[in-house]
Amino acid sequence: MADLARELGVSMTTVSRALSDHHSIGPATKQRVLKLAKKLNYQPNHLASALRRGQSRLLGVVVPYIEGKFFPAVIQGIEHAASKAGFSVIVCQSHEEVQLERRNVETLLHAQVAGILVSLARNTQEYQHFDKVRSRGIPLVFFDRIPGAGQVDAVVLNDQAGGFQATSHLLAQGRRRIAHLAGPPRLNIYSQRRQGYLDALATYGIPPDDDLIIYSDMTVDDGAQAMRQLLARPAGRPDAVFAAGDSAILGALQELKAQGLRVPDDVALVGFSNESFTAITEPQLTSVDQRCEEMGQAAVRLFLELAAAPEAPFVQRQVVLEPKLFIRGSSLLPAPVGVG
Amino acid sequence: MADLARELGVSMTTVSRALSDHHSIGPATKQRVLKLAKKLNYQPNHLASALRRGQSRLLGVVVPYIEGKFFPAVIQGIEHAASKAGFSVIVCQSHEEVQLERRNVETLLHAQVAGILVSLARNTQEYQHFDKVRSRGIPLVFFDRIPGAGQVDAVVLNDQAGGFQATSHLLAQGRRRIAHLAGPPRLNIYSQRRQGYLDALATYGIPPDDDLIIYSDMTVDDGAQAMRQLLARPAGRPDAVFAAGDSAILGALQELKAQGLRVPDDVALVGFSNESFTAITEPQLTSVDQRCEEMGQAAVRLFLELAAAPEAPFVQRQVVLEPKLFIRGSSLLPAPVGVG
DNA sequence: GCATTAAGCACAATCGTTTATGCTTTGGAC
DNA sequence: GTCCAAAGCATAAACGATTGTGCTTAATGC
Repeated sequence: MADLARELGVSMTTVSRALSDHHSIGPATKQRVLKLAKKLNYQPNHLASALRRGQSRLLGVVVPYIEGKFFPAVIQGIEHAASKAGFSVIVCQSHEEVQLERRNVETLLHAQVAGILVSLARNTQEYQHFDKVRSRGIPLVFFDRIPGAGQVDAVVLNDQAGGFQATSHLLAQGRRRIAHLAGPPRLNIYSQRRQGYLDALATYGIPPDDDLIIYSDMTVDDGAQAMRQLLARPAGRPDAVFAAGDSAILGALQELKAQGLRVPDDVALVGFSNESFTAITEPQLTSVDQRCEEMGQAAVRLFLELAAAPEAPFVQRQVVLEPKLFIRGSSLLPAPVGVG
Repeated sequence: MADLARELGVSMTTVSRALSDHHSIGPATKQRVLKLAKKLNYQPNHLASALRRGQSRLLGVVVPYIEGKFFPAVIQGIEHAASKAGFSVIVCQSHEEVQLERRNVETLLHAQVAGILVSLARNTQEYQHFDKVRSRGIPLVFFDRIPGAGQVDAVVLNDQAGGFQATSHLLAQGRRRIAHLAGPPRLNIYSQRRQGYLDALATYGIPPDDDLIIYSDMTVDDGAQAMRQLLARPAGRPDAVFAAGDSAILGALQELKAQGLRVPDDVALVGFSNESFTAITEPQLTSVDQRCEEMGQAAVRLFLELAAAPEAPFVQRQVVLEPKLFIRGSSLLPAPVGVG
């Protein structure tokens, strides 16, 4: 910048202001500065600028993990929206550990990020590590997995609606004894999905049966094991299963096949997340899609709103996206006539 | 830091030096400083430090995409190794577009990263955008997909060995007419895998047949289409297929099933990447594992070496990891007696 | 007792920006 | 002609750390 100033015979003040389009600089001067800046291939030092203004153009993101389809797709949406707004994105994984989540938040604060986007780790139960973020006036947006208590800005899927759609679909297919593989109810997403399941049953006047709800961490193995339990129920096996995650429903499918049962003839299946592997199992798995990219974009939008009004009094803002059921073979009525 | 200095009645110099364990500070003073720093919960401003030293603790990573298993796992390894060394990681996606790749590199340079780790986009053919990185003295490490020309530091898989193992395995199973679904040969990984395939054939004295090698972008659809072409070959269908990617081999599998052919009885299949879905297809897919996490860690180690000797004359360093074949149902000899 | 040396620390410049403040100039209103 | 406002720009102080240089003090050698 000093070079620019010397070359043009003006002060660095003028150069800086010209580049940031300040009102007190004449249009003629601005033009000259911009032109020379281009010519000399001037690269602003974002560090210095961030230091001086106490604010960088970095956006921090904390997710539990980046395997599977959901989080990469959300990050994708975040990156897209962020880069449009001139922000770069730092991604950190908590590996479902609150300790790592805490460290990640620290790291991001040290990197002087302009904002933090978080999806909680499974075992996060207290939220003090986010107080520091707030107290520094840094915008904080939660997405998908949000704190159970307290007022926060967040983007979530309407998980209840997702569970409701999934279960209603099974009911509409004539299934009546529908089991549910639920995730840790501490996480909003899982309790909501379960709620949707219960609501759908209620709509059909079917009383919920606690024996048909099995809680787990929703891995493939968990799903298989849960299915084993369900098949062993003395009251008889369910005629359908709705799992709050696709991995679990995959496990269930594998277990059913292992036991020689047919899907969907004997047991219909519906999962959650619309993972890409749902299209390659046999039969393909019906699943609830989560609007991943929109979620990422919405989170960034929310962040930008918060960043635009730094001193505004806190008003809780929540964006709710609507899920969409993708119906595939695992839940469709079996053909009326002779199926192998 | 000023607070610390005032409180202790020493200068900021002393505080700074005590914190960075400088030799000219007495052990007693160091202790006092460290203790108070902890007590006051002092958080160093990395920006300021980066500005002053012209070097940050950020590591930039550019990958083509983050779906699937490979890149997330590599990033995982990078994060792990980087955080151990006190670095944070910024991840950018090029979406297989050289333009975006260029922009990502610019972004990272603006963020004043300490180093850049790159896996090339599919259509990157010229490498000028990396010259700027070098000329600024910023360590640059390529991994997996590396430039075809020029001297670079890189971590790669021994893709040739992977192709060789895969093809040798098929040959050992008695297959003789082995097709290959190849990726864009411009990318080192794909040309190497093909080379391994050819080398294995040569070992068995089998002349390569150009009709059995089909080039594509290796999507599921590409794989299915390639399989269709292969099945229509007048010279007769192949008895095995080795694809340079798992998506393509999945497409091939689906096409074979659609045409009523049995795997592995009629056609044996081997893929590349050991994607997680290889375990859920029927039959499960044999595939070459790429040591993803090790690759990430190795890339970081290489970066650290380069960063440690900033002014050292350039010596090309290449780390080569050995792949490992995971054998599953899609390539195993059919049981000698009656299989449905 | 004096010179020499090393240890321990402070001063002040520096990294590349931003920005509060204030100065000069110009044009217009009266 | 005087006064005022606005436009256009410069001066210099930040932001929060690092670091070359030099000062003081005490220990050592002779």
